[in-house]
Amino acid sequence: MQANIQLDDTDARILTALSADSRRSYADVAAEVGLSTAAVHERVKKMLERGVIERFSLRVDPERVGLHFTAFVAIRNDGGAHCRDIAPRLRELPEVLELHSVAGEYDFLAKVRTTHARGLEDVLYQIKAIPGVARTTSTVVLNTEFEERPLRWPGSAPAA
Amino acid sequence: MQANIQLDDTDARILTALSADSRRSYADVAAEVGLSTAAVHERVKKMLERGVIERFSLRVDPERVGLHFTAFVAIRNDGGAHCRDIAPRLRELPEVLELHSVAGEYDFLAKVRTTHARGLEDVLYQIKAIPGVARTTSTVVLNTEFEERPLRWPGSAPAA
DNA sequence: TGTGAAAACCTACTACA
DNA sequence: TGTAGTAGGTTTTCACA
Repeated sequence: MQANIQLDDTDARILTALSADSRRSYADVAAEVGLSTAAVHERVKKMLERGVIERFSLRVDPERVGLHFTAFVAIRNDGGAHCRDIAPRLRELPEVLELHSVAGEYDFLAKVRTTHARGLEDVLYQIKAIPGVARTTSTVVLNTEFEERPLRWPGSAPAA
Repeated sequence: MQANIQLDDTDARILTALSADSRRSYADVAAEVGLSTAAVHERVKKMLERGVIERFSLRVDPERVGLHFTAFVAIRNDGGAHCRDIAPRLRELPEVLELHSVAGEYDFLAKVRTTHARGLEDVLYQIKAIPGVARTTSTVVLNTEFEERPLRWPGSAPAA
C-alpha cells in the first residue's frame, strides 16, 4: 500500500536491467547506470528490504514443461459463512497459478494451467468441492500472446 | 509445443531452487541437489538453450511502485479484416501486462495495471481506438490473493 | 549515498572418466 | 553427463568522502 516515494530513476534503471536478466553481474549493471558496483549492490539490498523487489526469479516456458492448457476460471461463492476460507483452499491447488478477488458477477478469478483440457476437469471438480463455492465459469485460452512483462510505472524507463 | 521429454527430477529441483532465488550461486544449488557446480551450470545452460528457462527475472511488488489498480479487460473484435492486428497494438500499451486470445463470448482477455482507477479509463479509450475492437468489458480486481507462482507440472517437486 | 580497495567466493572453462 | 581443478571475474564488506 506504499507508493514509489523512494524510487528514483537510477533504481528504475537497475530494476529494468535486472528484470531482463537477473543474473547479470552488479558490475555490469553498474557500468550501464553509471555507478560503482558497491552502490548498485547497496540499492538492490535496500529494494529487497523495502519489498520493492519481492524475489529474484526465473521464467519457465509452460509449454516446454508440458503445461499445454490454460484457462481462466471465474468462481462465485454462495454468500455463506465459508466465503473467507475459499482463497486459502484455492491456494492449495498447484494448478491455480494466480487468484484475484474481483468485483462483479463473480467473486474470484483464477488462472489455471494443466497439461491438457482433461486436466481442467479435475481441477474444476476440486474447486467445486470447496465449501462455499456456488458455481464456476471457465474461459479457455487459445493462445497466450504475452505474459509476465517487466512492470512499467510512471517514472520508469521503457526497456531498452 | 515440446513436452518435458528431457526434464528429469534433478532439472526440476534446480528450477525450483532458482525460481525462489535466481541469484543463488550454482555452488549452493549444487550442494542442495547433490551435484558438482559444473554439472548444475551445464544443466542450466541446456535449459536456457532449449528454452525451458526463458530468462532470469525478478518480481517487483506492483503496489510498491505505485500500481494500485488491476483489472481484467475482455475484448471483442468486430470480425472484420483488422482482427489479426489487434494483438500487436495491445502489446504497445505498457499497462497491458498480459494478453490471451480466448474462446467464448470475447476474443481476448487482457490483464491491465495502472496507478489508480482513473488510469483504466485512459487505457480503455486507447483499446477502443484500435481498429477492429468492437467492445470491452472490464472486471475490477479488489485484491490479488497470489500471482506468479513458481510453475508446477507432473514430475516436478513441490517447493520446500 | 556514494567511492575504491581487498579478501572471500563464484563462474565458466578445460581435461578427462 | 558427470567430476575435479583453476584462472579470472564477482560479491561483499570495509574505511572514508
